[in-house]
Amino acid sequence: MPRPGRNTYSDQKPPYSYISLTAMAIQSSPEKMLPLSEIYKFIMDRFPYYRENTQRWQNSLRHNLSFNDCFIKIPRRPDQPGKGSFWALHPSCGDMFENGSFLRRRKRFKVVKSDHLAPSKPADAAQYLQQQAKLRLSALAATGTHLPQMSTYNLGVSQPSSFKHPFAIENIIAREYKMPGGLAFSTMQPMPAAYPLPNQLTTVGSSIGTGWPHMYSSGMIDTATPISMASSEYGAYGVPIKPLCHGGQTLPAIPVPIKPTPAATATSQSSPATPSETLTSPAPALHSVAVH
DNA sequence: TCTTGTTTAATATATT
DNA sequence: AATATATTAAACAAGA
Repeated sequence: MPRPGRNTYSDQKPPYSYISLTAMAIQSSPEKMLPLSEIYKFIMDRFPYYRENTQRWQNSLRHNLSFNDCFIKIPRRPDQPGKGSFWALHPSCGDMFENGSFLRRRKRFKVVKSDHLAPSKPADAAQYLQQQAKLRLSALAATGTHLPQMSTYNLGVSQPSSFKHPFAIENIIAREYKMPGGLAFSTMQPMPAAYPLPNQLTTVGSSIGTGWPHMYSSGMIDTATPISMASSEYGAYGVPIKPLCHGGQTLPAIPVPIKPTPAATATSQSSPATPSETLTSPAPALHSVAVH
């Protein structure tokens, strides 16, 4: 109670590690990649706690970006002026928080670095993402300023309908309300279909009315995503998120359950019946592994 | 010079 | 308690 005045609830430290915060930021962007400054912005916009001590946590964040293999750096294109590179999630990092805790991953994601011969470096992934982004951008440009049929384009090109990267912000949010436990993605499996193809139309702005004490909702969000627009009312699986979040300002009493379910100890279910299948994309076999 | 990245080392905290 | 992961600090390089 050092500060009894305003900012009562929301300036508590969010129960998320820098890794998860960063992943959220990245996932929330249309292109699934962000420059450092935008990651900062995302976090500060939504979590008042991080509007202070910026020196400290931003250093930590940077450390995390370069230290953890789950983040990959994507060089800027000449047509994308600005500072620094983009940061994205490694395509095969899978669901790093399937244990239900966003404070700690069950395992560290590491890319095996055998500078052998065909090291299929993250550069592949980077290139791929970059390419996707470009595609998307030009497609956007082509449609004029308010992308009407974008969804069609999306469906055609990318996802088999409703696949969402485990890190999609809606998924994170969704789990807050109900731990599905299903969604059996093993980091070990090469999940070629897991390429985080940008599917922004259903992703952007979904973090609006989340009833999190530490998370800022406020009417306007996505100052960072110029491309956001209509149809942003729908979260994962095409379900409208509004109802899920009780209109908006209603906050749950609890500060957020972060305890991993004891039962959810992934008994290595081999149910590949996940919604990721028929994606025949040029998945450059990326050798990665969850290091113990 | 400030921002962006890398890296090493020491602590701190969660999980088992 | 031991171990794995996360946080923090700090030195340093490269670029804009």
